[in-house]
Amino acid sequence: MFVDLRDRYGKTQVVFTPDGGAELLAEARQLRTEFVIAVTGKVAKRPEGTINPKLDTGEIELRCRKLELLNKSLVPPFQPGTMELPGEDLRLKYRYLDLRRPDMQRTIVLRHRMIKAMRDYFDEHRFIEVETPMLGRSTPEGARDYLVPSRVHPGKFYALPQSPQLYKQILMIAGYDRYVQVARCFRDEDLRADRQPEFTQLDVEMAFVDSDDVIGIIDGLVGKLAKDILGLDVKLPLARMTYDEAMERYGHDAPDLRFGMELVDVTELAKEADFRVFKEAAANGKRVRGLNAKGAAEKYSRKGIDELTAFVMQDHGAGGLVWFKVEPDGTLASPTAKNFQPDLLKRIGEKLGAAPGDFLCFVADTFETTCKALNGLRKRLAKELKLYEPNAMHFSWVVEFPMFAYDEEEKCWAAMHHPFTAPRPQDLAMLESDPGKCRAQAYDLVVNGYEAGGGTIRIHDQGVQQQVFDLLGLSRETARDRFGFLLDALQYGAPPHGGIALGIDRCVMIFGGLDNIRDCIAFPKTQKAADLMTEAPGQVDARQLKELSIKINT
RNA sequence: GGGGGCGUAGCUCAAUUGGUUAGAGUACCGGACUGUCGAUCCGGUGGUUGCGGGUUCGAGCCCCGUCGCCCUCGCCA
Repeated sequence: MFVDLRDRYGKTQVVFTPDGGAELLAEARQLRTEFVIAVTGKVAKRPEGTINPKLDTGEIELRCRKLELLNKSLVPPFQPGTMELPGEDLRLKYRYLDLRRPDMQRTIVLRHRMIKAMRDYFDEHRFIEVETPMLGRSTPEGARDYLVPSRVHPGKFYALPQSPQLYKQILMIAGYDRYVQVARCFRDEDLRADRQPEFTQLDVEMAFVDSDDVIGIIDGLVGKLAKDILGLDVKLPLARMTYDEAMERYGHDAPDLRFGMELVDVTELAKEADFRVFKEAAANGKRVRGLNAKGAAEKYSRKGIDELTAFVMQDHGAGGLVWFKVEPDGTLASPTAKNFQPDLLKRIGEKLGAAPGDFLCFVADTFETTCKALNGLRKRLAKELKLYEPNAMHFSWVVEFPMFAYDEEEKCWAAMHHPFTAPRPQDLAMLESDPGKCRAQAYDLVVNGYEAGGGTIRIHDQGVQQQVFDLLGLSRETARDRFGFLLDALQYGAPPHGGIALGIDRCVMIFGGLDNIRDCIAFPKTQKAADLMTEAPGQVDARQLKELSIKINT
């Protein structure tokens, strides 16, 4: 009789033979799946012809002399070794069973190794890890806070940190010139496949540095992680691209550079078009942009193109999708083609490098909408057309983000990053004259189309800080009320400083080749921020609420 | 808050236009076999078709509501 004995390190076959005694064999027959046992015996080479080359331990077996049942198990709702992965809700409810699966074990170990490598790297570079509070003060900017009621201050609340941003700046002012923390952060916003309400950042801050210093340190980290974890040699320094260039060439501030298929602007040509959609867009200050899916013409039927059209319209707000298939003779063909002068079509095709068999897509709309729609289209087409290797990795930087984005609803400027972000020195003058053109000392690390991290150089000058607050419509009183402690601290000898935060969960997800952040977190939450195992959030006693001076309205 | 997908045995799934007693694989239980390792063979247990209404002679299937999970837009400085 045979038993597969599994632990964290693998599986070994245990053999019970009749010559071990009838009693032992009878005991072994009582064993069931997931029982916990201790076995004493001799490890031996398997007899001729019973070696299983498919298993790491396929050449040996443990001949049992003594069996101890340490604990029984209920019949599990799914087997950790199952081929058919159960539904995710079931996996989350029985997370302890799910975590026994080799895939999950690999990811959890990968996560450990990555965090260990990060800590080692920063330790080697003289960074020190400092813990910052979880119970802090709510700052209404940015994401929604998770609030914690105070018992001793009725009606007042702590907020869980969205990030340790302010604390790490204070640490710079306090003279700890190289800080790092593996920090838990909380944001009460709607979730996505790559977002959790509570997540982990590698938080970094340095004093006496500029953008290049911070980027340089992270370059080194990326090189180490790629080498140690994936065995990859990444060429350093990592390539950099400005925000404007990223938006122009890819329509997104975190472009996936594992493949090309760049966006091409044809607004100038569109001005000449008889086709009204193009002509009017170009005339009204909008943009006409497109992309060329090389050789994809035959892969998209009329129905497939209808789906793409619905995709850019419904999901990304485009007015429509104009497309052409390039015929063997090089002409652009589609139902809309008849609205164009043939000569113009030819020039449009040339601009996109069209060759027979190519599939061209265009969107005419505002710059923002063409970005959204074509970025969405680019990613979707790349996936469907398999334009990149599944295990390809691409790291790069996007730099020089705008300082501000105009909020149309609120009719005011909003900080693109956070209100402590320093403008580029050469843009200082534009803070007053043309805030929209002002560029920040900001940098995002982009990996395979994900924003893996982002950071900035901070404002350490009281006057500049005030200018930014003014621009954001933050009154002196409000600013004082919210970040008075930081403003005070900045006046006690604050060094120039800046830093970055990397999303550890996302990094593990990308390095692990996963498409979902929950799979690299031991105990993740669902899209509605619930924990299916503990059933959090849950109700609390009336007594607890009373102590907190809280009444529930429902 | 909006759009989409899914929900049927413990698990993974099937069930023709709405039509007989809702099936299969697997798991589980019992037996046979005993060098097996995704064992095999024989037999068996197992269903509030997520929940609540409605339409119909008749609903797993259609309609309304609701709950849950996933993807996505908004949102996430």
